[in-house]
Amino acid sequence: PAENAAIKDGRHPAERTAENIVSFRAEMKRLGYSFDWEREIVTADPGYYRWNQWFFLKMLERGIVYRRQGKANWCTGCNTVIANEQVVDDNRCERCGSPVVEKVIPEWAFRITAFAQDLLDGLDQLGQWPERVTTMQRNWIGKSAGAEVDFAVAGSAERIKVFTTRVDTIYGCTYVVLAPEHPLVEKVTDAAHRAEVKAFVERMRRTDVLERTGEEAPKEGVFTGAFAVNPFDGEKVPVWIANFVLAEYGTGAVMSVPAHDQRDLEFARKYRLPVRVVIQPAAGERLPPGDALPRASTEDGVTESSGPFSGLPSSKARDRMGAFAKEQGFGEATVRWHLRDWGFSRQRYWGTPIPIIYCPDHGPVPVPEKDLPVVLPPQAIITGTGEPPLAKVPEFVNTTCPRCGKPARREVETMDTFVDSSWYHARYLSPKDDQRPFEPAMAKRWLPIDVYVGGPEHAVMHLLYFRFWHRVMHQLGLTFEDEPCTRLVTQGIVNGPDGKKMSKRWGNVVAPGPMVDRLGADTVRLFMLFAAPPEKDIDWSDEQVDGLFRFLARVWRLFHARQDCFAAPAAALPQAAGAFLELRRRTHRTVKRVTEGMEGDMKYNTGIAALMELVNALYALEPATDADRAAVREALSALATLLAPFAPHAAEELWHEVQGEAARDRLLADEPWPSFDPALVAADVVTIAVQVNGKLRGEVQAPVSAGEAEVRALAEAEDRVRAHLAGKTVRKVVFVPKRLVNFVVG
RNA sequence: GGCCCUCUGGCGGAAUGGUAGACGCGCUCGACUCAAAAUCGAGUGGGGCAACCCCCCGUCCCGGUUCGAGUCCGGGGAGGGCCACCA
Repeated sequence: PAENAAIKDGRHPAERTAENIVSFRAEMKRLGYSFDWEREIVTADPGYYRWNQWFFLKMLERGIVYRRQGKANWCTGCNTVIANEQVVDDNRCERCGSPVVEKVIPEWAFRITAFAQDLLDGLDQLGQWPERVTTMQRNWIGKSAGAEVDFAVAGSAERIKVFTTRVDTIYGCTYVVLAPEHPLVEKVTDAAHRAEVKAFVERMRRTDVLERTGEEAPKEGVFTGAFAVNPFDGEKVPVWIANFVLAEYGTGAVMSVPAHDQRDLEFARKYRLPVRVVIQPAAGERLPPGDALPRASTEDGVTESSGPFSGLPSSKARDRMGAFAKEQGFGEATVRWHLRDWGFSRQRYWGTPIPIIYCPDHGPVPVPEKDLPVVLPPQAIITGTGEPPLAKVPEFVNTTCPRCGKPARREVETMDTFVDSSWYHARYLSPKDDQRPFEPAMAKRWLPIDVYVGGPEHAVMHLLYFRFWHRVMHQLGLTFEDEPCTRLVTQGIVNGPDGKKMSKRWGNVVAPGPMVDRLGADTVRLFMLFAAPPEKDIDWSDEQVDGLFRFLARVWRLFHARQDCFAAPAAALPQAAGAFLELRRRTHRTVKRVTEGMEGDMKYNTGIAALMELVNALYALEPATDADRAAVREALSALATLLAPFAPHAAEELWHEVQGEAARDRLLADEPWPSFDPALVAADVVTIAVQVNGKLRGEVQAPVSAGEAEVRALAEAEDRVRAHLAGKTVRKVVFVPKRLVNFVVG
């Protein structure tokens, strides 16, 4: 984004980034966020990104970083790689409107797939992550167990290797389909079909992948003239090419079983290919014959017409057939992953330079560790077209080979920003360390992260990279566990006044600044926390905000109206009676509610509601005796402290009011969070409801005096009910402490 | 198409399986004021009733478990998210 903005308004990204940092920092400080600013880090700073480079070198040594041929969106007008988001309708460039094509370019990649099983297994430990996030990760990693089977091409030495998760249906295979890009396409096509196949492949090559494989795209294909031999029964089936088969998944070749796969069925109907049922439901009605099948039956069931494997449950058939294929040497059970390696080089300026030097004699040579950081040169010309910006900075590009000293060129591509965010959590441990990324001793003490709060949009990409990187750091001996964080909280999305997600992209961001000017930081904080629980999406609206301002004003007036209570003797506290004993109970319950809301589920909204209730209760009371005033003082004092996390500025002042001189410093230093007395928190009455034959017939209450076990009062009340019911048969009693006891009387 | 989430007053939202709608917004009425703002007080799910006593109905719909369901289970609907011709 910084680079795109730079292209748009001609300013250097460094300048804008620095400005943004200043304004964000100021805004956060104004809102009173209690960050440890000593540990602030800037990922655009060489002091930080040199460690990106260091990690790159370490991973290169271990084979985790490698060079590969990758695919990218290439704008034919700008002559550069552009992002998916910049490709607009009709496959054109957002900026210049020229057609965008797919181009194969060399790129650097992290071998994250080597960690696939590990990343999958690790999810089981993450009991305190939202389940939907772990599910998304699981799906993204996408392990699918299946089998590879070789189909010989009739009259040729070639073999088509197909991947299937349903080898149990192989006797229902009536044709084989190759992806248009499959290397065997040319070899197997016979002379009679050559022209047609070539035209089809050409057309597919020109069509955008999304369009070709999109939901509405009709299934289409051509026959190659070739036949493949099903190794299980020796049947010859035609070989087709079709748009819906993806070269990058599996083996790029599919055995089609139209009776048991919907795509295959649609294709078979269109091209009049046979449909053969080989799996019958384990229970219920038998399937009609293939020609009459209304839709593909994709459930597991029992095999039939499957040679020696007939009559087996699907799962058993898969096991036996996989084993048989292996034994006979024409296949085996395999595992496929949806997860791809992470291509991380970008043809961009504003990123971490990749520490590689290209030598005419030695090829790509890593920059020696002692020469780090490779500093991003400030004098770049960023146009968003043509070569990567760094290629146009000769002072940067021209260097010498670290191995032979001959003239050589630096890598001009930079790293994905996801690299920066993959390990920043660890950098906070020792943000100024210039000997290593961070101190392992600190990692031992602080990691893993206790609570990580972030947006749900990070559920797959960032959080997967983050988990991957943490494992790498573990391998490097820098950290001591695989998982970077124990508990994850995904906060809700804030929608702007127009209903769209609030973001810079839509220009609908409501800056807190003006609201803070008008109503103060405390009101704004309370407003945001009171709106909804943190994980819930909210539609921004100013309507509630006045209520929170009013609440603070109400608290303020309350403290001034009750100044006479500030000096009340604490010794009088236990004598509180009547309404003021009630007040004490309410105070202690409030402490409990707010405390538990803070510690547990981050239920700040109900915590604030509890404080409002306490304030409302205080307004209704007029203290007359010392005991009364002591109870009020206790409430005010708790109120001031409990308010601190929500409205720190107000809390500071209020605490000073109640506790006198120097209290402010104490609050800021180590004034303990108020504790509550369980006896006062307990119910003051217990209620027993008497229900006779399903009808509520009345209820009995028993008072609980302070300190008395609730259960005892409950038991007394129960006795009274039993006495009342004497002579009747009690059929069933459900005893529920705390709430109600219902009797069913027959 | 797959996976997942959500559904409670006019609105944001409360409710360890136990009096649904806490708290706040909005609205109505009243007090204060020449008047307004601010503030304070009362009311505010729907229906019945002379009655703010009381009665009935109410947490998207249908069914189940339970003495008791907004909450648990099964099925359906609507809205949203992520992935998507993954073989």
